[in-house]
Amino acid sequence: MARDYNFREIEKKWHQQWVANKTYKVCEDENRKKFYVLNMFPYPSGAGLHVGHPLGYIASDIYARYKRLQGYNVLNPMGYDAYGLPAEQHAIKTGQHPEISTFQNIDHYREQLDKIGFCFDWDREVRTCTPDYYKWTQWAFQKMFGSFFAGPLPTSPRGEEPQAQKARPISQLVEYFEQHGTEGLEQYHVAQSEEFSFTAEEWKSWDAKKQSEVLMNYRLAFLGETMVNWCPELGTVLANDEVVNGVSERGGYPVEQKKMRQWCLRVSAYSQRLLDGLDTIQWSDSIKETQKNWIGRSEGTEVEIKVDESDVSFTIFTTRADTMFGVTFFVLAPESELVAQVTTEDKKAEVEEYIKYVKSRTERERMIDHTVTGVFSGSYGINPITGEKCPIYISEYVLAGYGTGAIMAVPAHDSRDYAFAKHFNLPIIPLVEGADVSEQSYDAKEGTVMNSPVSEDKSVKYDGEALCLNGLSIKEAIQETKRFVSEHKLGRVKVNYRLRDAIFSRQRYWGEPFPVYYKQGVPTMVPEECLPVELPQVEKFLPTETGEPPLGNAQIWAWDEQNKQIVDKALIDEQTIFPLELNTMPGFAGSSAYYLRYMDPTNSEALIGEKAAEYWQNVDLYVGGSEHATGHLIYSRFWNKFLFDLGVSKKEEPFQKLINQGMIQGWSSFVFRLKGTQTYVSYDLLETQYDDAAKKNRYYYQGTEADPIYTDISTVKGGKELDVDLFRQWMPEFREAEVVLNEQGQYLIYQAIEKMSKSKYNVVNPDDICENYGADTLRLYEMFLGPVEQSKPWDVAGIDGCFRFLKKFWALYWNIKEEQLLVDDSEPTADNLKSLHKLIKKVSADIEEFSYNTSISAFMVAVSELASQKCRSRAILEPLAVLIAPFAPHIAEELWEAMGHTTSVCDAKWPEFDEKHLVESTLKMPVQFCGKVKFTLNVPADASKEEVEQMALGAPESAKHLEGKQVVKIIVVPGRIINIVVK
RNA sequence: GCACCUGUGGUGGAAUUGGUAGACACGCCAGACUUAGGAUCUGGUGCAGCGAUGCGUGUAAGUUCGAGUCUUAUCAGGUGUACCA
Repeated sequence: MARDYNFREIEKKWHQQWVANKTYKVCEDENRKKFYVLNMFPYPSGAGLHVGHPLGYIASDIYARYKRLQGYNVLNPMGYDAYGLPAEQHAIKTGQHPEISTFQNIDHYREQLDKIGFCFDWDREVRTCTPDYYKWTQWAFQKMFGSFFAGPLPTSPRGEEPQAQKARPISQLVEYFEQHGTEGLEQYHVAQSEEFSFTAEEWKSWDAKKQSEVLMNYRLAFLGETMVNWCPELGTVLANDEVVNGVSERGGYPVEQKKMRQWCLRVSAYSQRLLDGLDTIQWSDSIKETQKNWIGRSEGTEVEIKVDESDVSFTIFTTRADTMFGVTFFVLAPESELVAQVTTEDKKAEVEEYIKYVKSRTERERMIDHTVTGVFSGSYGINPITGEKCPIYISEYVLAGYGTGAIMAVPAHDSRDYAFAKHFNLPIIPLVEGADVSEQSYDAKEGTVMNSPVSEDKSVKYDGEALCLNGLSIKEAIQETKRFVSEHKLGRVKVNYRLRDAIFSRQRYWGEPFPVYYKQGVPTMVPEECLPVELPQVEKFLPTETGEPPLGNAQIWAWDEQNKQIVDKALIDEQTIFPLELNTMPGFAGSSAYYLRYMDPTNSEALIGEKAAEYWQNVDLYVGGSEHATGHLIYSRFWNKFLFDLGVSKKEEPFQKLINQGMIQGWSSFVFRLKGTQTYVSYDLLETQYDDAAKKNRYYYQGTEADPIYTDISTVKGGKELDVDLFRQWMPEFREAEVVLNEQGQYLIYQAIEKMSKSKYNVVNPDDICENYGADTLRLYEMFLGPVEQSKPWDVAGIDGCFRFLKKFWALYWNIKEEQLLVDDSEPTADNLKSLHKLIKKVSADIEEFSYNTSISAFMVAVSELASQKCRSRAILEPLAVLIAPFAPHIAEELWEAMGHTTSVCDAKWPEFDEKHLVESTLKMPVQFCGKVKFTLNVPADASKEEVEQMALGAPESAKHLEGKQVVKIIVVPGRIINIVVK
């Protein structure tokens, strides 16, 4: 066999060996410490894997292999997030069942992944769309349905800490209701949609349906009438994180607000724990910050406001309790139920008109257009602090979803209130000394309070005490007001969170069905032992003609309560056979606990067995994109905390350390077509104008506008020029394309760096690289490109460097011409050992810090050093092969075997670093006087710091620098530098 | 608007965390071997200058014997989020 670096043969051979020997199979092993490495599992899209996907996989694969070499028992699984919209839309278009296209895509992904040489234990693969997997998604949902969130109730088991806010079986709450109704419930901080008040007698008098409705108010998975993001184009609701800039994340369709009855998860109950947990995990600051913002904790005060000449009162929420004396009006959100109650007869028409106007505006319009709108309700609210009557307005700038949907307006110190007051000519009372509010409000929380009250009679006395804040700082004033308000029962201190409950229903086919049926209208869980409720077959994947979700098309979709099975819905009798839920679960349902399932993927008795859960605990290293910061990474943490409360998950946080790999962007290429023609003009011939209104460039050729059109990256040659023939062949619509070339006879394209996406035709897949250079080169190159966490455009320039390095690496072991292994048993020289140990030190440290690009540089240096030393010693070359194994596993295995080993290099031992090999007998140290290098001194390696100082001062070269000067101090940086500071 | 991150050669990026800025790679230049090279090998390559030398980490100040690194201001780019009271 020719002893060239034949990566094709080597990689094929080792792929087969790994499969045959089950090299990457992992089992629990009490004798070894565990390490759990996880990648965010991919959605198997039709476009296949692109070069961006493997970036994170390679990074974690290197880490996993490194940990294994260090003796850890490493779990490194992979699976597929298989439910998703693209498969469903493909099904709608073609009529093909989404499972077919999904499984085809999965096969394609697997093929591509296998080429890159990952150490995944494929026996643990999960797919979210298989019944044995989604059984546990449904199970978790049922557990959430059966739980509420609170501190320990009198009906809870004893021995818990009073501050333990956690999920509890709903039976505890039912028992409480039976004994006390809602009396005294508030002290246990029960998470709820709205505050209810009833007695034990009332509770007991209600029928099952009424009780069920009441319990919905507390369940962690509940049916709620909520404002949802409805996307008419997709025919489904979307979660907040699936809506970007007022349009759907997928497809970019408009989204409107609509009130619907939907399954929801009470994520908000966990707000504080989600916030606190951030301090216990090693995630990047930016992701933590993003999550903090998303949770949006704000401490404030709720104050009860009575409406004048009416029994109605409402509650406002403010973080600026110190500004109570500056209130000049109140504002309600247009969606608020209070609007109808406070509107007076004479204003009714106007208010209705305004509400109609607000409803006509989309979320998007409201976001872009901040012009002041609003209407007076006709009523006045009484400020409990000043006793003054202030008009109540209705305006869209107050959001129904945050706080109480009602605010007190302090125009002097809030810019939105200020704009409103100016527009409606309402008074503005400044409350901070020196604040000028003639032009704009003073929003800062700094300064000394005044005008609070203006005069003594402007402050209402409660139990003989009137509030006075004058002279206090704003912070003190907030505290003082909080005290006053709560002591005199005018309101209470309240913490608000921006985090919303997650809407959990989707009007789609391709998702987990809910294990729920409606027994005389009461949502009822399918018994646990009957799970999973499998996704039914349907003829059509679109909503039904009556507007039901796609599952409305399923014929065999009713629950027979007696026989515990799914039956034809024609049999529904509302006595024993009931309709099943037609919605399905959203994408994040299946991805929220998949990391737990990997621990014990075939367990049919439980989500995870106790033993596996105890052994693997949680994910030590999680690698994935930062785009999931407010989606998956919040839902997963919520889901895991819930399972932790149940005792299923053993750690409160699912992902101990998180690395966000950067995005690999693609070079999108554009050609320019003149409007209404088939003529395409070279980019350099165009005139560019910036269109302010549309916020984009417009292009003109001899007065005619030209539209930029994506062209496939494969039609571009040399990075800038269009291959016109390829372009014409690429798509039928371009076959007749006429081109206008520049003077050099070229057609230049315009390039932009964008996210890699099939629709942008800028996708580069890793297959070609694997084919031309091999997987090891691809792995090295993707890591060499730069820091893992940084986004960067894909660029193949430079890949040759990595390929050359592997060839050199190979040539270190093999004499290519004579087909002879060069490794022998000779003693390593000091230089050999130094090169090796320098490398061990560098690579070990770099892997821990995910600084793979610099470790590859270190390899390049070490290999060229060893090559010039003509090193052949087994004592050097064996550990060297182990060192490269995490990065380039195929070549490492091949060399390892060639050196006579019969076991995989994966089971070798990571070489140990020994400092002594780095120390030279004499060190060359530059001597500086106040910074500048003056000369170099040879110093014995074992000299003490004092000896070095003496030598430096005593050297003949020092004399002229020291003449007439005083030595201030001497800085010796061991092995590097001597710095003598003189005056 | 607010928050966070990033600014270093022609390019991707290093810099032992305050100690010789530009490792390593790409690219480029020169040379060697070649019929040839988009193969391989050797040497060079921050900028200005023939040179000694000078200047250099977005910009401007500051701390320090010493700053790419710390502080403040400012500019530019990116990401997230937004009538959140």
